[in-house]
Amino acid sequence: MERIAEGEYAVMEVLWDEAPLTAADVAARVPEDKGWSLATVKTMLSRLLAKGVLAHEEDGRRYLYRPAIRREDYVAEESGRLIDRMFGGRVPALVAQLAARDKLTAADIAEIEKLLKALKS
Amino acid sequence: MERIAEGEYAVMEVLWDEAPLTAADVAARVPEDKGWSLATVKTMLSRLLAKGVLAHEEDGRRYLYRPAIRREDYVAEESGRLIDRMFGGRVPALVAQLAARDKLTAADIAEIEKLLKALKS
DNA sequence: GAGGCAGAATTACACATGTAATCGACAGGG
DNA sequence: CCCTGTCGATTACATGTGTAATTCTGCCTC
Repeated sequence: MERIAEGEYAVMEVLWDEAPLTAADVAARVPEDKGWSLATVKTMLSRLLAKGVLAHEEDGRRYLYRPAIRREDYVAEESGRLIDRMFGGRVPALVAQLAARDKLTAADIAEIEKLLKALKS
Repeated sequence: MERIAEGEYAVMEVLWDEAPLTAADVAARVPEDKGWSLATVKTMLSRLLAKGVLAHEEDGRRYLYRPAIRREDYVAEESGRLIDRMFGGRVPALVAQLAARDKLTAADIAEIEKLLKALKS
């Protein structure tokens, strides 16, 4: 699967949330703080199409865009990549790191424990 | 903290593992499968110096390179960034994703549970 | 002391990415 | 029917990255 750049990812997020959408609709839904012009969003859409991670159907003179890959798949690949690179593929090393940095709230811990318990049954 | 590109990261890994080293030493220790020439490694070292994530001291006519940032700090930042982007900052969402993808072995689960239990005391 | 080798510094170049502007086609309003 | 706004497509341009080659400079060897 092609890599998706960070900026492009924001566009994918929009379409994973709601699809199909026109370019203008996507632009309207991209987070404000990006401050992108419509032209910029269109460029991203083209590049994502070229990468094969978006598909489009014609709707008269416009395109309707929709994701061609599943969010879960992409997220799985990216997080796997990070875990491989930074933690030697060892998930517990990641968790230990998060713990050491106080990134885990009591609620997080409880939730994760519940998840793991469910896994074992 | 400056971003470190993926290729550059491999160089940092070498120096986090052992420092200080000369450029040639670093090149010799970079994973084979990168297939980088000495020149390439030197370019990366320069860029990492410019980014301020490496430091160097002179050793006669050569440089000895050493990390200027801690591995834990960088890894924490990068994993935090990924968790924010892909999981809305929610660690349990990441764990759930890993679980759903069968990325957790029984040993992993046991280890993580032990970690979490220790956290609560 | 001249030539070559070893280091760093400088330069190179293609592709990716962020961020658009511009172009060409066409549809709808007046 | 022509103008204008709207589309996608094409082009632009700076910066980052991968991947070096080339240059400059001094030390070592013969």
